Amino acid sequence: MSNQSIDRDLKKGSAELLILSLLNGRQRHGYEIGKLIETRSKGALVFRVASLYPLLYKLEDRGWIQGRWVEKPGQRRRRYYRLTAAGRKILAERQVGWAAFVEAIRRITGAEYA
Amino acid sequence: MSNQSIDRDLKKGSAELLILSLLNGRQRHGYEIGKLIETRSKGALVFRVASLYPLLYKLEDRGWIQGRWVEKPGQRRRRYYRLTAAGRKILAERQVGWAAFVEAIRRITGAEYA
DNA sequence: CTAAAATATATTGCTAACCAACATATGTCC
DNA sequence: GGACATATGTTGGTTAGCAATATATTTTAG
Repeated sequence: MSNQSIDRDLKKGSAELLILSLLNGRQRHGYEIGKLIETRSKGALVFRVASLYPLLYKLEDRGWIQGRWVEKPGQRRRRYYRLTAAGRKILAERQVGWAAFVEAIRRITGAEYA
Repeated sequence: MSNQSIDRDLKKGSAELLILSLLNGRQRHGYEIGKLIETRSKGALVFRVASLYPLLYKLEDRGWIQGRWVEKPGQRRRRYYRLTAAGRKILAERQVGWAAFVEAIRRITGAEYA
C-alpha cells in the first residue's frame, strides 16, 4: 500500500521521457538505463526489468530508438540503444508535454506546498 | 495518436492529488471537480465521466472523502464531497510525493528544456 | 578457490485501471 | 420546442505494469 503504488502510477507517463532523455546524445544499454534512473533519482524511481525491457522493445518497434548487440571479450553481451531522428522528435514533444503537465497540476492544486 | 495518450498516462498518478487538492478546505460535487480541472488547466487536462466518478467512489470507499446528496429545488441533485481527516493525511503525502517525483524527473532528464 | 553479489537480458501471467460509448434526467437559453 | 449545459451513472474492451521466475557471465569478498 501507499508509496509503492503512487510512484508506480506517476511513473507511467514519464517512462518514455526518461528513456529518451537518457539516450539523447549518447548510446546506452538497458541495464545502464535502469541503474541511471535509480541512482539519479536517489532510489525514488526504480524500473523493474519486466517494465524496462519490454518498454525498450516497444520504443524500438515504433522506430524511436535503434538497438544493436555489442559483444566484447571479458564482458556480458549488451544491447546498446541510440535515438533515431524520429525519436528526437518525440523527445522534444515529450519535454513540452511534461512541462505543460507539471504547470497544469500546479495551476489546479494551487501548489502552496511546492 | 500522440498527445491524447501522453496526457492519459501522465494523468494516472496525479488524479488523486488533483481531486484531494480541490476538496481541501471546501466541499465540491463531481461535475464541478471535472470542470475545475478542465478550466484551470486551460483544457490541457480533461477527466471523462467514466474515469472521474469511479475514482470518486474509490476515494470514498477508502475513507479519504465523504459524500452526501444535496437536493435543492430548481437544481439537479448533486453529490457533494468533503475531505475526511484520513483524506487530509493522504493529501499531505501526495503533495510530498508529487514534488519528489517532479524533482526526480528533473534530475534524471537534466531538464535543460524546462 | 569458492560463494555471493553484481551485471545483463528475457518471459509469463496476474491484476489494475482508463475511457469510449451508452444511458438517464433536469435546467436554461433563444 | 430544440439545443446545449448540467449532473450522475455503467459496461466492456484494451492497455500496461510488475512480481516472479529464468539464464548466464563477471567481479568481489572471505
